[in-house]
Amino acid sequence: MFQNIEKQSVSDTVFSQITSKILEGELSPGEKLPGERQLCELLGVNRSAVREAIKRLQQAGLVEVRHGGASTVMDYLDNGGLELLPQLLITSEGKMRLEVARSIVSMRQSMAPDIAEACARKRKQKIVDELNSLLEQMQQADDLEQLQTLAFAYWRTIVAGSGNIAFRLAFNSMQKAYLKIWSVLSNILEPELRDLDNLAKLNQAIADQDPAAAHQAASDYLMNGTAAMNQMLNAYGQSEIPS
Amino acid sequence: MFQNIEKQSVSDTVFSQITSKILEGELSPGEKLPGERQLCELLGVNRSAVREAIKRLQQAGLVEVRHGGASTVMDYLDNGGLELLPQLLITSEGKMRLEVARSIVSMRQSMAPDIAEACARKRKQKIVDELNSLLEQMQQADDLEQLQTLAFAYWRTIVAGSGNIAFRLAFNSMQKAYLKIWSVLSNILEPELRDLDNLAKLNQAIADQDPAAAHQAASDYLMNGTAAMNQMLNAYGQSEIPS
DNA sequence: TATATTTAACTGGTACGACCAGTTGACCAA
DNA sequence: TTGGTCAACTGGTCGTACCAGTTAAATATA
Repeated sequence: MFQNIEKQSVSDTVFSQITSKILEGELSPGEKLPGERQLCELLGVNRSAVREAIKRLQQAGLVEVRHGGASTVMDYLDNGGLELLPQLLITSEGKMRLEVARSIVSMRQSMAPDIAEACARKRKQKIVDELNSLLEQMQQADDLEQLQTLAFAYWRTIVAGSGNIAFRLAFNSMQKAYLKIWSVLSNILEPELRDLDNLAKLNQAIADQDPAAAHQAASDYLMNGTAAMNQMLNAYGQSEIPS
Repeated sequence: MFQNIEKQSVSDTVFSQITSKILEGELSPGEKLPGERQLCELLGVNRSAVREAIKRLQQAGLVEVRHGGASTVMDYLDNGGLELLPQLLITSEGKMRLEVARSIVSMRQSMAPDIAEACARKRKQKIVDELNSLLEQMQQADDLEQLQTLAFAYWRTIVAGSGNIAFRLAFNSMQKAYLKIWSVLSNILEPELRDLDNLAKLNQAIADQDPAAAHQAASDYLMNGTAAMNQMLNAYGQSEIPS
């Protein structure tokens, strides 16, 4: 009902403003950033705030900063990490970039079956129990968004059960992107969210410690959403839609 | 011959120190961080440096900071993004964490074939030419590390050719991790790096716009390294090795 | 003239110190 | 019990001074 109010500190604002300029091409790779003192004036803030923002830009692989020299914009396509996904998915005007969404869906379709397979191979009892519990809750859920919440918890459990830290971190990065288009997403993914049959198969495969079956079930399950997403993306062409 | 000297600013040091404490469990999720002013004293640095570091910790999903309240450590397994990989791969003592290495290898084996498949489906002429050029250079390379450098450039090209931004960013994150164990890696991956036959098949598949063949060739190629890595990991058990 | 060398004017990095702005909990009405 | 007040935290912002590398123009030197 009530949503948490997002407070943004000054340095956060500076960070997201410069980030947007870079991701949207207003600042091109190789271009030099204005000096810190100059940025202070331009933005009307203190240098500390600017520095905090620039440190973060550096960490995100968006700029290179050299002591004594000017900071230069880097090519995020070659240097940015997966954590850029959320900001890349939503433009500064709040629209969703369709090609980014398609990329995410495609990546998820690629990774999830292998994750499920690994989870089945390990077959930890605790995971099996959790998955059964979650599936049961999903079967009783009526609200679509509630179902989506449970679905995320479900996959988080599977990823954890895979014992693969890299998959787990990638999952976190991707979820942060998903969160930005949460409500749009629940509608698009409805066919997937309603397909509890394949989820049941997946549970069974994991319980049976049958990696191949888990792979297949996961793939089948996700294909619902992948197809729905691609269909919508094609309908909208290459444009953007409000999120 | 000579390596670039890593200069670390004070705030960088603070950042990596706290990061290590969190990733190595010395600071547990839920635990409260000392206040900023207190940290200044403990570390003997200025508050600005501490603040820059904390902002980065926040961005990395390692701590949660609330205006007016104390900052608390978060569970990086649930909140950290893929960009944590490099720091997670190497302990503060400079050892390589084997389970992390295994995770990375496993993730790469999972994603690469699909990336190659997508690249073949798109089949951009520019990419085909670049891949052929790189393969040629690899065939003439004698030095193993040089071969590895070329191999990375090769895969970077394929990832770019897939047109999938999410894969591309994930690749960047993973490469940052690889760079930390570069020399160890070239030895372990030698069987893979020498297997230029499968790479030639992959080139052909992409040139022929044959996604399935590309998938297969990529999978076969990487299996060399995956097998070698797993074999080594099993030999070393669950321990750590110097990087 | 061509090439080192010096120097001054940048750039980012660090340090204090003051004050603003939320949070917490103890205390005190109503 | 409820709600308000207040003091003492916490993080957030600011301004200034100075340290430390970089750059390029001015200058000395061959």
